[in-house]
Amino acid sequence: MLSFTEENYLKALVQLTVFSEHKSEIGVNKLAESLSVKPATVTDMVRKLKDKGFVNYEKYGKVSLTAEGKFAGMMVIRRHRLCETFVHSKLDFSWDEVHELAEDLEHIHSIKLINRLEEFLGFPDFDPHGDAIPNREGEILIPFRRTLAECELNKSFKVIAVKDNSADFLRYVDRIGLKMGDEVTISHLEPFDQLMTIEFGNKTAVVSPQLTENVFVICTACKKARCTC
Amino acid sequence: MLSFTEENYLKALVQLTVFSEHKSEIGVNKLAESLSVKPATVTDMVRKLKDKGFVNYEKYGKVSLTAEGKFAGMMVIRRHRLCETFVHSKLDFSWDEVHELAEDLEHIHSIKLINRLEEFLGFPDFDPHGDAIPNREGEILIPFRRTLAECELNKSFKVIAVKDNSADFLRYVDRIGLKMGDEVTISHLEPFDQLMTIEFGNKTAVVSPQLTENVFVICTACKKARCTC
DNA sequence: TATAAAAGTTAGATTAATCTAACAATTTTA
DNA sequence: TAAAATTGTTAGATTAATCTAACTTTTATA
Repeated sequence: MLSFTEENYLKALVQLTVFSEHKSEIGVNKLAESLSVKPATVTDMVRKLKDKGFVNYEKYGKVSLTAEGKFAGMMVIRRHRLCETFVHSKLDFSWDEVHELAEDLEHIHSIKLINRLEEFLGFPDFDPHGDAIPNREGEILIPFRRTLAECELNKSFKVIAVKDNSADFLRYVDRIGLKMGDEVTISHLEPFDQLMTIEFGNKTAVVSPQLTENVFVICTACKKARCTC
Repeated sequence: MLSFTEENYLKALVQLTVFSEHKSEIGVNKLAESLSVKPATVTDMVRKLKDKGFVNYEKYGKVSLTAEGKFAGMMVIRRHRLCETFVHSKLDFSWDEVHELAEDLEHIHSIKLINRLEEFLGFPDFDPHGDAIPNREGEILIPFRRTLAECELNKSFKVIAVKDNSADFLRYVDRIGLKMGDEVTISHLEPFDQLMTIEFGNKTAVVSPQLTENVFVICTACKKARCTC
């Protein structure tokens, strides 16, 4: 069974090499920085992970995940995101609290427990931050999140999460009255300054790209982040 | 913050010195056996726990918990039993599966998460094994479990759990048709052989003390394991 | 009460994960 | 392309939790 530490290394590697465009491998120093440990520590650990078959690595070379390593890392992320969803939707924790709680919970080792939790939550596609939850096979079938900024005019979308969790941003969202779960439609996009007029509930607001780029939505018709509806 | 290991020692100490009649202290060898480690290991650890103020201990002496140690140990048991209750009542795991799952989950460190979980579960008094769940202050207000064998005649009790989890016993319980949550009344106790006639639902069964000693109940009127109703 | 048995301790070793400081390889750039 | 900067490795140390083997203290018993 993987140790806490090994799991954290594999999770970081997925984030740095799978979830990051144009990078399928990473240097020891970058990995060290991302894990808040010293490069010397990573050199040792990466060797151990290589012996166990989770990474590809040669002295002075870059680190990349094997299929097995990618699967194991994806499982950690799956557990993390399902746990975030649980504490958010069932225990009423806010977005900014769930990440830290899930750091503890993501190391639950029973696959059966995680699968039952997924079922209990109704097979959610996204965590409270709008990130897709890997399935039991370690795949992300809906890999891309869509922001309101990327949406077509006059179609209905459902707000599922926000990207920016700063107090400033959240207060702004509150002030215009937009809430998670709202159905929102873009009624106008001003070519001159890119300001959008959005409609939700019985409200209307004029908002900047800075706002719409920070609001995640799914298509109301098919409930997918990406679709051709 | 306490380590995994330290928490396991404190939990074992509560079980051996608080939950066990007539023993408020325990020897190093017994503690070692209960934790499946060698006595030498316990000597070192107990010294560390003494330095941190969790146990009373002198060389060649017995080990006992301080107030702080008892509280910390009770919190581990609280988390364990709340997690058992969660996986049983929300994720449909059976009695015999929940203990092992909770061994993992009991090390959740967020007090807030555990308190919210307790609320989400409706402030349960007992875990699926019929053991009382310590409250936020680390106290067990309903310290004793009551078995059906200890109940008065002609009063109504609710079946909450069973003690014996063997397949044989569970099949027997199934065969007479008794279910968790059933309201049960003892209508007769035969002085000659202690056989009891019990009524539940619209059924009647004659059962032995071996059965009734393995069925936990709470009073229907006050929902307590012990009461003077 | 002297001795054997049980209980407990000490010393030294091991493993996992980390560090620092010194050194080595690779890459960038002047 | 040679020097400088960056990146990565090695060696040796540390901490937590564990072990074994030898030793000591306490307790039980003959």
